[in-house]
Amino acid sequence: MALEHAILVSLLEKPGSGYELARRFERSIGYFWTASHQQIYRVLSRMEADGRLVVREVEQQGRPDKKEYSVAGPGRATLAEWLHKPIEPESLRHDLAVKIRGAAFDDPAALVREVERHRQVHRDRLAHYLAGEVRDFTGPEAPGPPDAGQELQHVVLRGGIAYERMTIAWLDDVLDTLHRLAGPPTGAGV
Amino acid sequence: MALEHAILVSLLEKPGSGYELARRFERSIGYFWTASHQQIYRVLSRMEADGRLVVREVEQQGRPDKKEYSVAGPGRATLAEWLHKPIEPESLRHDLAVKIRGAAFDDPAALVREVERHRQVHRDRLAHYLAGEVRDFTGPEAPGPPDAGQELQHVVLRGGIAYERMTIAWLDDVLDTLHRLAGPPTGAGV
DNA sequence: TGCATCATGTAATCAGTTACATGATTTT
DNA sequence: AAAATCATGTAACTGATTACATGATGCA
Repeated sequence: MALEHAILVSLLEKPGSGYELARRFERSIGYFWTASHQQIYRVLSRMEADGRLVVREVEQQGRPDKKEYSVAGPGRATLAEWLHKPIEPESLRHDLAVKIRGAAFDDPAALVREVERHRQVHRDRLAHYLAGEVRDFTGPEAPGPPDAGQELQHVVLRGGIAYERMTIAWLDDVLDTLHRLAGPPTGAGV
Repeated sequence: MALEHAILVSLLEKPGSGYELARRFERSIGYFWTASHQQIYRVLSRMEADGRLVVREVEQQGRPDKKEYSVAGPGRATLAEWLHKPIEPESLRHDLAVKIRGAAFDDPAALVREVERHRQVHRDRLAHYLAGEVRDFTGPEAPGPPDAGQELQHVVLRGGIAYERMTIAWLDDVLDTLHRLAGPPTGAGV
């Protein structure tokens, strides 16, 4: 279960509550791993019961108290073990590609809107990642001499940027193809 | 549940047995959706009980009989409904990225082997996709005038190719980063 | 007064993986 | 004789999603 490992990495980078983790899974670490708050709370309880996390009640002013989790020894051991064990290269689960192939049995032109919507989402994500890159790594405000953690976070972010760029270019290709299919309804005969 | 939809698309492209579907999910449609045979048999039974698929017993020589499934009216309706409904742009689940960030709390150099292994898998997949592209779409042996189905299958395959190329380039970037972190242990001072 | 944000959870369901199980035919 | 391929399934478990549920604070 990689959610456990993602939580361990995130809590090692910075301790936090379930709520804060859910926020991080919407940005930062969420670029390459997603989880809902329900899932996060369940896993946090289990790992705390296990002794892999420790919890500290933090009182706050003007806000409800929170439970701040951090990684305990056995948690670090879980992570180290996983890091040293090979994992399967992931296979894609790409709904939109299924839809595109399915469009052959429906109206391909009807997919144009949907593909455009997806392209816009990826454009937005790209802009968001690029802004984050400048803020955290390449801009003048970025924290000075990068350590290993910084370098590794940066290379993962570059992966997200490359992924979004590739996806946008591919969706352009898909749109061209859909337009070609809808465009010239008459044959190419002389 | 997109597995249902992927099965419908695949059976519309060509009727087949659970076993044959499992084979297809290892190639072709499996480039962007994976499923185990256990899962496939379960979903096929359900959809047949539902009336969304029809099954035909086919006797074979020299091989066990098989059940050939094809899409019935209600199955087509399920697919059409899904095609017209917007879906969420998918978010990544990228274990290797979690590992890379986790390496900050372990030995980054220990990840080099793992990343190289993943890169090799992606190189192999790319070669496989490119061979398929020539065989089915761009080569002299490719079926002549492409119809809509062909064009759509091709654009999806181009997406797979773009994904693999992007991933290989990114893994090169990751390896550079890991080497830089391990390579010069002494500071950059004058 | 109502809405957004912060904060935490339970219950039910659905999807996916792993392990187990069988048996025929074909190739080495 | 053994291994690979063809062919189909069940059972148990784990992971993920969806729906439901509560309650405080701060702002407009």
